[in-house]
Amino acid sequence: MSEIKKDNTEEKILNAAQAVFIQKGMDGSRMQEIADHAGINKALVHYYFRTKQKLYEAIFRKVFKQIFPKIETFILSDQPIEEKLTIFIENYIDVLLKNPYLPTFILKEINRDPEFLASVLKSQGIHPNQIFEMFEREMEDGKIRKMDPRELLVNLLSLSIFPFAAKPLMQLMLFENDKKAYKQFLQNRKTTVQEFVLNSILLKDK
Amino acid sequence: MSEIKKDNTEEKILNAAQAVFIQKGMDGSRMQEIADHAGINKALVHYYFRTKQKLYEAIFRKVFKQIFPKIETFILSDQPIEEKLTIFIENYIDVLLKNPYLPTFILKEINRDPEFLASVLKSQGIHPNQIFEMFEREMEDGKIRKMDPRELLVNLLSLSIFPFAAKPLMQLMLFENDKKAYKQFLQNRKTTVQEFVLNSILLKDK
DNA sequence: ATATGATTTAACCAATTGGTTAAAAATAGA
DNA sequence: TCTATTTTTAACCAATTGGTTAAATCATAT
Repeated sequence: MSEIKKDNTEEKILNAAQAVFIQKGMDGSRMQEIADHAGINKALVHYYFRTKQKLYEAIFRKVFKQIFPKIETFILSDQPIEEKLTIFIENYIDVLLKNPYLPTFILKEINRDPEFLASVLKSQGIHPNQIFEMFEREMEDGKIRKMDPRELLVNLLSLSIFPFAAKPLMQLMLFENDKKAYKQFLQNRKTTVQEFVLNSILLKDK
Repeated sequence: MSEIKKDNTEEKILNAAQAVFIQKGMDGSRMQEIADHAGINKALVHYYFRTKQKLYEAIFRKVFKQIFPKIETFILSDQPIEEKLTIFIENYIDVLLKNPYLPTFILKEINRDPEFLASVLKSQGIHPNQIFEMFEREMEDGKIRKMDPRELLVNLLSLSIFPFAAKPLMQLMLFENDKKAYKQFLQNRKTTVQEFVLNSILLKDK
């Protein structure tokens, strides 16, 4: 039964590596710590993934996928723009509520090695163009205010992601380090961000 | 002239340390690299700052100050809210244009050691309350839409900071890695963010 | 000038760390 | 059961790295 056992340890390593890398980043993580976290010998980690770099890359790809929720469905639907944005924001914030360390990890590591990021983006097939075209259609239909669609996307991402990335700072500055209060705040943003954006871009039909 | 020489090397070390730490973070930086960058012997770095941790803390405090522009002036002025927000956003984006690595560094390190952040915040005397009170006054005067003032501050920070923190990703996804184009994009945001926010929160007087 | 104290350097050290290796243990096939 | 293969481990290694030390250089004051 080599298959089952193999999958099992490989998975244990991946889980442990994700936990450690996400918290401490590539530089701050130790192979020994990953092994300990997986409850195995350090040499086993090398046996399965050869080098720290290779293991890290596997984790980065795995984690990176999670931060791009199924955007396609939200663009291709023929719901009104209000609904689309609602879905986008809620989807995003929900993903981050479940994986609050994702933004920090991604931001940290895209700066550490941007070239590697490029290869991941390429292999992942990210097409923001679809989103831009959708935005532009809505603008031409007079549904939303005219603006650079890239601005709109960046604004949506900023408003959704930043509060997670800056969590320790915001929690401390705005909520006296009350963890629950800040989590509730993030929850609420599913609606407040939506309102904030819609109020800004929606054109009332005359 | 021991004083002059001392100040000189100490400053050289601080500058070198800032450059290195900001790019590579605490874990990714090497004392040797800092010494090389300053053009001195590694032992000198220890002679002036004893440990890496102490040097890092000095840099963190120094850098942290820069990311909090003189907020006081912008709150205490009696200009209309439109002007205040304009000043806030322009001020912020200008600071970041000059120090584009700041956001990444801060976000990285506040997650690495949140307790240290707490001590820095305390010693720095950050009072978001002043800002909140100003926002609340504007709401009660019917100038801007009523909302949780913390939401508004977080939104402003998100929109201003995130595009810098996520620069490699955004530059790659939205501008085919065209550095100048992205810089221009960030420049433009001094006005587009302002419009975006004002459109959202400003109440037209009837 | 030279004694004194501060600054700077080269050489060194101990601990950490990514990675290897050889042998042991587990597994599967005959 | 016996053999071959895969999985796991303990021990080890070389390189890196933060930090120390003792000697050298420099500046200053007497």
